Amino acid sequence: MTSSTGSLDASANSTSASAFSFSPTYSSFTDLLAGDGGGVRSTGGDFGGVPKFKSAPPPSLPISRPPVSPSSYFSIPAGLSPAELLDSPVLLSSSHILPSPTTGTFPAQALNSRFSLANSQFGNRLESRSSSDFSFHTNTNPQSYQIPPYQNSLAAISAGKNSELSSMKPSIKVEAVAPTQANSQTSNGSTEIQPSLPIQNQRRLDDGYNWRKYGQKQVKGSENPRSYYKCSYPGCPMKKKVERALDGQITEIVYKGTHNHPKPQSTRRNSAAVAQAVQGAVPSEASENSFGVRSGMPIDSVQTPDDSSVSFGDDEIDMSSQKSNQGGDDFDEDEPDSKRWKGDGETEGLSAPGNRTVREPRVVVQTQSDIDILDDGYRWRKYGQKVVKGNPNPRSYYKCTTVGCPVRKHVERASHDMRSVITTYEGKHNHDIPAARGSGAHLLTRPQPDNNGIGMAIRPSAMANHVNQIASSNIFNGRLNAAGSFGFSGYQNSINPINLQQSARMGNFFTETKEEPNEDLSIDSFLN
DNA sequence: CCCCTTTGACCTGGA
DNA sequence: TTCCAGGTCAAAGGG
Repeated sequence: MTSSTGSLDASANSTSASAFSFSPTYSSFTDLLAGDGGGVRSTGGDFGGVPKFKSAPPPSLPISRPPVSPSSYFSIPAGLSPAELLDSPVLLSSSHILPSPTTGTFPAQALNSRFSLANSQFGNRLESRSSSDFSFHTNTNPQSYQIPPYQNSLAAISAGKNSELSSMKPSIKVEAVAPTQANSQTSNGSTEIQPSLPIQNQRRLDDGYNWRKYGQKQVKGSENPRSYYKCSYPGCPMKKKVERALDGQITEIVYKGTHNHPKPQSTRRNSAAVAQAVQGAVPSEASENSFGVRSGMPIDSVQTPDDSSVSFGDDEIDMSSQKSNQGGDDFDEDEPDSKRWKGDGETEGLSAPGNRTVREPRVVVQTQSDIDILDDGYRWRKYGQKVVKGNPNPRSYYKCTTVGCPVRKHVERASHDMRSVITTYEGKHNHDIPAARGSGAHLLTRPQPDNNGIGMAIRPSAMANHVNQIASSNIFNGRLNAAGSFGFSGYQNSINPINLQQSARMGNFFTETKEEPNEDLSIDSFLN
């Protein structure tokens, strides 16, 4: 898949890759964004445009609000597709970056113990561990930065039929090209990514997999045509939908299903192959993470789910159909009823046709270690529980206890990895985090609303409907949505743009997978 | 010849 | 039951 969840084939290589490096020129994301390059542009990859994925900028980054201009986007260099970038462990770990509400720190493990943000810019509270080897290295090549091999618990998640997480690319390498447009400083001094170049070549969504287009439709509520692709591998049920703006920008990619085969060798003229050739990267085959991405911004590509899908299957998403479920718990009538991709029973959040579903879950599966996302600072009331198909573990359902707040979330353990927890958020908190309950995270200074999420960490719950904006702050941002609507609070420590990217386009839902939460809120507390 | 895209028609499911 | 939008099929055509 080329796209969205695309893989980092290009750069990627192997799991052995070890370092995520930015060019010397870019000592930080900020620098990167503000640097000469003004952004990473794809010069020739299939995804010249910006991924729909949006991610939050590192907390300390001055980057402030996402460019409102639809034309604003960041492109990925030739040979490297956004999808690939998204495949990168770094990207996948986005959610991982969320500081533990209970500890207020970022467990290094969240990054799969591979990251260590050497650069202080990212690291407000990120605690690097001995195992962490993720770092932003100055690279002799000013135009490239690599993301080291990364593997995390997603594999466990993806293992399940429904888990649909795809593999992660061990490493990615991104080459930045000179920006066509200079970044600008916002009134608050933050860097704003200016529009660079439109995607040059999006004909193929190269994520390492081969796709066959089998249809295209003009969907109602959107002027962008939607293309339907199937994985060309014999017997592979994986599909994806891609919406492109008139200018060629990919505005949305939705994956359905799971690859039942390893990523094919780069046999074609795809960006990944090119990148590999150029960079000497070795194609990685097995991916262990994948996530579906939906973002409001155009993307060149998104991480492709390797052996996993971006979205959850019906079993995982469709709550309405199982009101009489094994769990026997009752659900509200307005319980999230995700739209599904009709067909083979796999589900995923779909774009609202505009005049339809208001609550369309946009799910992203992420793997996360150590980060406690369950105790996110908000207070929740359990209102239901049930066992969904494909996962013997019960899914709890919670509502934010704040009066009038529509946010809900459900939590469940990954079917094949009890240490992994999938949390899905729906809606946006319309209030601030309740008084601290004693956890460090709750005591974090919250960014002012007008910070637009810049420099602040993202709260999963707050991400709903705002994920896009957040994501847009990230270096991989494509077009940015209107700034300012971030509902995030706290989590200033969140630094991983990747998280945001993963959550991009999640709309009302933000799902993340993480490993067993620590401390005060154990997963059990949610599931029981 | 193979592979992929295009595109109109048909199918399916929800309202 | 009907309407409609989304999804899929499959023939045609191009590279």
